[in-house]
Amino acid sequence: MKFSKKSEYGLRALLELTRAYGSTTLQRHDIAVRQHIPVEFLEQILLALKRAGLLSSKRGAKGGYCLIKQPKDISLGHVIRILDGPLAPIGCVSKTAYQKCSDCPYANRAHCPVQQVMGSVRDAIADILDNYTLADFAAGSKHT
Amino acid sequence: MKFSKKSEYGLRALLELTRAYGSTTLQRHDIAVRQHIPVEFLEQILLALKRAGLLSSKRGAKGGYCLIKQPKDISLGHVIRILDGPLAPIGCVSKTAYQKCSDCPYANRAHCPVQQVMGSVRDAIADILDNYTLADFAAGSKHT
DNA sequence: AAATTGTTGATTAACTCACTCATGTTTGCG
DNA sequence: CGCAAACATGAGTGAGTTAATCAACAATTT
Repeated sequence: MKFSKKSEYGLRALLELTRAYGSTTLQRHDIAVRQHIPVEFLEQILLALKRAGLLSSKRGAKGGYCLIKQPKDISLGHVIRILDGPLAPIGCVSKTAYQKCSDCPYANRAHCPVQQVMGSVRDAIADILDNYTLADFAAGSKHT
Repeated sequence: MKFSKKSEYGLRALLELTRAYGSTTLQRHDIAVRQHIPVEFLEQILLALKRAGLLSSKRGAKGGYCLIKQPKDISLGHVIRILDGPLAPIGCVSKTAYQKCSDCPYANRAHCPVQQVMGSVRDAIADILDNYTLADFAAGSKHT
């Protein structure tokens, strides 16, 4: 029941980019040094976030990465789903990537006790992460 | 961010044992058939639960496993920690198995934004799973 | 042109997951 | 007793994932 390093690094990288938002672009090298992330691994992460439409990048000597959406419009849940896949603790309760469990002995899914608990765990996690934005994150707390 | 099959199978096995609680013992074979779990793998799980003090077993022709605590005194959180390790999504916010994160750039842990969010995620998960007992589980819902 | 950066894809070593196998030990029953 | 049924334990295995690493290339600035 863990998030991957990928997610963790991704969030920390976005933290730096949120701080720089509106003023400068950041190069992968700088982000890597400030957050102690291996540069080459960081690159994969930044590219994934770019493909997902969160970042833009500029090549060349004065290049770098920057956010293309406002920090208050990006939730941590969204970021983690990009880098780590669905939040749900088991496939059969995921709302964004449902997968039926092959070996469940319950014909009616709604009656499966495992699903009932895991569903509420999923909701609790999603409630927090989908309502926590990069702006909250950089501020160090959630203010509603 | 998933629970392992081990936890899932473990919970399903305990569901059967909860139903049988007070009346009979169950053999691994029966549990395996009813819940569609590979027998040999199930055995590892049952032994882990036995070592943790949740089950007792009896050998021989009329043997089997049974719960040695009341279903209402066993929480799902406890079971999952036995089979899957800590609930916390990253090591540095675990209360039962804290592990300092080596590469965190924040000297003061309390100021790390990652820790703040992950801490609240951990609490939300633990809140649900530590207050949900096998009795609730077998009943199919939580009644406070 | 040279240096600095981003882009892409392939490859990797280590590890975990979900089993499976082999082998043993204990127990109950005829 | 003898033997089958059941529990006990440890080692092994194939597939997949994680966390990087490497190599080669393309674009941009000085």
